[in-house]
Amino acid sequence: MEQKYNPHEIEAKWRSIWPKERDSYKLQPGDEPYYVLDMISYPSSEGLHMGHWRPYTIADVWARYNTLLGKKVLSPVGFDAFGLPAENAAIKNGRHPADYTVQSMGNFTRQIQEMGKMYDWSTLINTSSPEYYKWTQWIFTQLYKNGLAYKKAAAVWWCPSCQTVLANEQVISGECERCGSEVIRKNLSQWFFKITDFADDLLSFEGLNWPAQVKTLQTNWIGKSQGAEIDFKVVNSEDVIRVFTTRPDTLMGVTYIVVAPEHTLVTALMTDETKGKVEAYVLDASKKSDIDRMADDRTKTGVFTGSYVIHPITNAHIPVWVADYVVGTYGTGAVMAVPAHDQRDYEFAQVYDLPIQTVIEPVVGTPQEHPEYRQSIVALVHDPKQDRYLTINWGEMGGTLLIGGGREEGEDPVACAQREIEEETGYSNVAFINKTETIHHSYFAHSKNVARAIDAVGVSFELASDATTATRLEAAEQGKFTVEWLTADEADKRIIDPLHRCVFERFAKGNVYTGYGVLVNSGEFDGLTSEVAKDKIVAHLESQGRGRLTTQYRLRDWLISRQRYWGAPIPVVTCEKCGEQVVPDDQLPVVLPKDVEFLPTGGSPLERHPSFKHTTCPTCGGDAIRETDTLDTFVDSSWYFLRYTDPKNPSAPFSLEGVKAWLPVDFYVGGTEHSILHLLYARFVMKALHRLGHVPYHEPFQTFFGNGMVYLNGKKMSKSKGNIVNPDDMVKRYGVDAMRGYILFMGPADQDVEWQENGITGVSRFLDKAWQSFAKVDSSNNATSLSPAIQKAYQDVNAHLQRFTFNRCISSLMIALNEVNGHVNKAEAEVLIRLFAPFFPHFAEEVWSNLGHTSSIFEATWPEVKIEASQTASYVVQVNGKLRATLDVLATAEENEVIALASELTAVKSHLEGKSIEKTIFVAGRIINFVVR
RNA sequence: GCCGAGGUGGUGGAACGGUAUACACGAAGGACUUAAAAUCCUUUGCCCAAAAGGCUUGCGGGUUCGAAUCCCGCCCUCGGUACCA
Repeated sequence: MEQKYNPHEIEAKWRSIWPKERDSYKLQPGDEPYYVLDMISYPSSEGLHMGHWRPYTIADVWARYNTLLGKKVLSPVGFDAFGLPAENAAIKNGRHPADYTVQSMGNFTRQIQEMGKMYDWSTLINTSSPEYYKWTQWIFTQLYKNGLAYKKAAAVWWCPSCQTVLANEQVISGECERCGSEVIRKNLSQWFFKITDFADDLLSFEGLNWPAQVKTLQTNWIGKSQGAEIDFKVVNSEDVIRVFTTRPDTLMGVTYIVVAPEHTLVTALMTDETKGKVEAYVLDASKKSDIDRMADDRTKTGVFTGSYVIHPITNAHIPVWVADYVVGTYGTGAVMAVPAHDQRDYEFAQVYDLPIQTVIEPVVGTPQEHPEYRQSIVALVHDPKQDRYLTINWGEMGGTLLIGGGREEGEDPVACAQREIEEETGYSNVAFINKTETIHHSYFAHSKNVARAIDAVGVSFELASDATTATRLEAAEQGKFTVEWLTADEADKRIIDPLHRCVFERFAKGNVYTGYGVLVNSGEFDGLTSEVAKDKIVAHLESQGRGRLTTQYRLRDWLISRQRYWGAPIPVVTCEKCGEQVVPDDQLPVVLPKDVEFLPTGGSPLERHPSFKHTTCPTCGGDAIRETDTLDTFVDSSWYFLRYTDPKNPSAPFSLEGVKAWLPVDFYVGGTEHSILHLLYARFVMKALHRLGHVPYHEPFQTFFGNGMVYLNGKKMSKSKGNIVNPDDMVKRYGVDAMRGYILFMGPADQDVEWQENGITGVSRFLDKAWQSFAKVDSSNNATSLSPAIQKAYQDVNAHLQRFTFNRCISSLMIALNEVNGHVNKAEAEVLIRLFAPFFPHFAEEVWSNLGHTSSIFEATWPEVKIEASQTASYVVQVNGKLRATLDVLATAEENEVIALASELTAVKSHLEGKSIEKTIFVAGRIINFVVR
């Protein structure tokens, strides 16, 4: 059967044999369900590109691997055919979106099937079909009925090219996520989903195996910040200006108040004298685009309103200014300005010559110079290895610290840390601030004090699953470090507090001091540390009803309405008598009519379709008007993974049993560019459905694998840049398996890679050589022993699969093939080819068949190989850490024997002569290091 | 500015604190061939004629018997974010 490897023939053959539809979402008793998913894509006529191939290949490898492990794998497929991208492409091609997407889906289907993906086409869904969007609309009505969908007038982003509003998440650096046009602000009445209701829930990634980077991105996007609201009563008026601040400890340093130009009180605040100037300023600000406001030149501008407010503690009169450095949409749209301790306020004060009042003084110096502030140091950590003492300053870290793991069951971690620290240090006034439930990775990273302390002692943090934590805990358990608490006197003698060094640096750079410290010029609060002062000042205000603790988020509600045609109609009807109401379930779907003048003109196209717009009221039967906006396509894709578990169900969006069995998705693959779009929306919808009792879980994706992008000439591949590599051409030349192999071999799957055309020849040659080796297998040879090379390949491929280092899987297979040098016995071939199978499915299937098997290799099981211990051990021999020789000995050799042999090696001996051996490092089976002098 | 990821040969990239440069591409030389392609063999981090030896993971320090890896201080590249109080 010696013949040349002909990938095209083999691949076409197996694709015609493999079943396309398998109903794999239907579970049988005893099945172990495993859900592998890649992100639903919108079908474009341009076809598949590298952006599809990479995640698709990764997901397919994982699906096939898990199939071989004996799991029942669901690997579904569908198209997100609704939405702007599809509609824009249709318009460009002069077609109706419905026809255009049907054609594109046909092309896509053919191309995907040519990839040899293990998709189950019986799951096929199309978000633009009434059978699907009926349930997208149903989800809207469910959220509406529970107060999670609402319409309101707001300043929203508008894309002048796409002629529609956009969600905040869809504006990338001031440009439309789809077309790249500069967006502008408009005041419009729009529909929103109340994602802010879930802000805190979305901050927790507990139990999820997600890349830290994506978690950080989402955490920053949500932007939680804790502080206080403080009310400033306007002089000679009943009006109150409410400000938000994270620094209530600086209240005594407030020298003016700033409101945003959009603030509702601006008109009331201006006086006859200032009216002209203020109105001109506000008008000017409204004309300024956000792009201008984002420009580099940030010279602060503003104008005095003519009004004053009363300071809630001193009763002093404080001037109120309008300035556009305060944004109207965050917090309360007003700030208390503390120019002494805030960079922006300082700059503004400089421009308009406003008073600057210092109220915080940093603690400069060492603790022994300032014993009175010792309360702000919460932990002293001793690292015996380096004999150094570290402090942890709670104010810097904002999180939960578990000291030594002595937490009793159910005990609050903060309380525990406080108790332990107080017990251990004898410090009585330990100050805690920012008591958040968990430490997020970002907090952890920018607190150098804490990071240092953890490294030194392995203090356990309550972090979401994070590899570095495990390593550190391990170190602590192995007793590499101990925690030693000093008395204050002992510590004072030896400690240098890193925080204080940091303070010096800030001053050296000439910045405004924005850190924590001790209050001065603050009357009754003088001498308190920032941490303590915050609590006391807020408590004081609260007792008078002038302030309270509060939390702000950067996250805004999700704007879901679009003034475009190609989307699910928002299922709302407004009747003069009965008011606004959602369409009842039995009248869903609200069908999107086809005969619509859909070219974007700024208004909703459905508005111009009288028989759609004018309808009857579901309640009273009278005349009523339909909502003519359509839903953002991200709504369609925020629940599709649920539909796959029961894709044809006509009476429900999904079945509870299906969701219970399959969700959360075990392995989800896609580009990290969706970190704060799709991935955040999908989590929100899942949490909302969970709150309403429709699903038993609140997270959709257990493991998310974010694949990197493929670049060409240093830039993301895109048609407009003209730097596209067409996968089809590669497949035509080298075959699908070579293409898959190369996609994986290029580099780590989670990192961006630069496309190198030549690289694929290496994989192609490898397959060719492998083919020759398998073809030579002597099937009459009954030997069962497996060569060390095959054993190693088995070990390595397994290890690399666990770590998702697919590039190393391929190189391990290459190494094995080089090692066996064209000769494998039948037993070895049967193991090796199954290791090939997830990566090179067609190739493996053909070889498997040639080896005499009548059923598919994917009905076989992943091999189990017993690893035999090696007979010999190979030592590296060093002198003073420099490599001098290698030494092969029997694995059973004793330590002193090996050392004796090593010291006699000529290459070693010459470096030992005339010197005395101070120490000999011996690591069994690995290394010998002679330390000489 | 802030947050995150990264910096290793000519290139893509390997390396639980333990032989740095695996695997592959490319290049050079050779074999086969009338010739080319394909294939096979050899060489391929730098210095030195070779050997011996020395140097080398962005830069500078440190810890360690031993550092690409850990710590401290910098520089550069790429992503995210942006007057968020």
